[in-house]
Amino acid sequence: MGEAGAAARRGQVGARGRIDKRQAILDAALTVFAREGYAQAGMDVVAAEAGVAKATVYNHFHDKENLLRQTIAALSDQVLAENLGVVGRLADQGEDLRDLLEDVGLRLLRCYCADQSWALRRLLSAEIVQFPDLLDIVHGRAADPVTEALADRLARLTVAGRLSTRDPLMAAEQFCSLLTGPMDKRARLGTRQVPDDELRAVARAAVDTFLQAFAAKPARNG
Amino acid sequence: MGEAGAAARRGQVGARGRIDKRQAILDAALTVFAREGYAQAGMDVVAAEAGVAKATVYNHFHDKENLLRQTIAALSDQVLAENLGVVGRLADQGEDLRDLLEDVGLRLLRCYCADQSWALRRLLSAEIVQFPDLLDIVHGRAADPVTEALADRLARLTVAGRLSTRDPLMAAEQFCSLLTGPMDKRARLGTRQVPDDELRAVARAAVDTFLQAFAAKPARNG
DNA sequence: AAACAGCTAGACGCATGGGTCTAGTTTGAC
DNA sequence: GTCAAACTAGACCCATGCGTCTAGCTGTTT
Repeated sequence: MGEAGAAARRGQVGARGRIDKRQAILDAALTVFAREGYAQAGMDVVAAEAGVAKATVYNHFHDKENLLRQTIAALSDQVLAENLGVVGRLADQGEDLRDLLEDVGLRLLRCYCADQSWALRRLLSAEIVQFPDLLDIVHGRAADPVTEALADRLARLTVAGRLSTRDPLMAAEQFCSLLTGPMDKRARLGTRQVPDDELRAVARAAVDTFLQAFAAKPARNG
Repeated sequence: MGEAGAAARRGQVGARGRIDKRQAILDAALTVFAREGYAQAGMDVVAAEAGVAKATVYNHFHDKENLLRQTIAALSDQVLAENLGVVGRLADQGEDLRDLLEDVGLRLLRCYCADQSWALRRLLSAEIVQFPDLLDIVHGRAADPVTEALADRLARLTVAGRLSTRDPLMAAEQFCSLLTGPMDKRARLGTRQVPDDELRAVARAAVDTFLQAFAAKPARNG
């Protein structure tokens, strides 16, 4: 056998590893879709990348469109788990609020800038017109729950007197926007690897602005 | 002749209108690329949409890839002109600053939510990996000049004592982020038409947060 | 041992679509 | 009127790629 796919090389041995053909195919599909785009990607290439015969791909996923959906769904679940883990850190009540927010912001940015995250967003943008339901998959499984969870934490911090948000959901959206918006140009839509200190600078600036707007204030006449 | 393309119908008469075959093709290409995606779009379809023979398309644009580049470049120029016009309104020094910013924000959002803008961003995301130079075309011609122009206006407003920005470029990026970030979900990547009062609400919230962070302050100890 | 389910390699049919070419028509310039 | 350039309709070549199928291999179960 001349060559095995990169996913197979990274993952289980492939020949001996009995089970995870399915997962190997999902990983390979993401890699190939991200590299060549969904339309340009060939099922042959996906199979080769997974170290698997083409028929096996069609056994697990009826057709190409279904493979796309499953790939995006699996990736959304993974992204959701990572983001929820980060947002959960806001439950720590002891730390200094600014430091805490900067830490959470930095971690969120690292998730946002992960190759997989960029691949997911690019795939979604590219195929949203052809397959509008992809957006429901991604937002329902990943984006919306994260924003809601963040809004929950901001509301708790407001009740605790450490923040001042009238509309926690809007505040959560703006916090995310301040983080991710400035990243889009710097990351060149995911084609440039942003160094960590640049991430830190963006997170710091975002938290600065956010706290100026939403830090707890004793009173205010408006 | 059974049917003429939608672009020809919208634009010049097509048969009698001598010149703008080229522009008709560019318009048609954008329409078709936006509707079906670059890879799925057929040159036959573009030609038909433009009300033009396929050979004519190849006369004006050597091949499909070149057509994509020209389409994106032309669209970027158009988007740039619209955005610069909006940002230019910040030169009015008389008006109330909050009203002025909200007005500019609203107009920027209208540009951001135009079908063409969404089509441009989706095309860019989809093909950025295949054609990395597309990003230079768009950012160089549209995105970067707009941010710079906005930063210029914010700097002038700071010098005039109406704002307090230490880093006008970062402030400009954050202003745009506060506007566009919350729109992405609401517009469902351009597949949903956002009503005008929703745009107004987002602009209002963005300006609220922005002014809390960057309104002119007499002094500050930190 | 025997039946079975999943996998492999590779050939194959068939549709799609980029790009070319031909032959005939229209348009504008001189 | 005449000529060149651009345009049209449509056939055409050829590469790509989805999805199927066959034939044979491997590991598991009973």
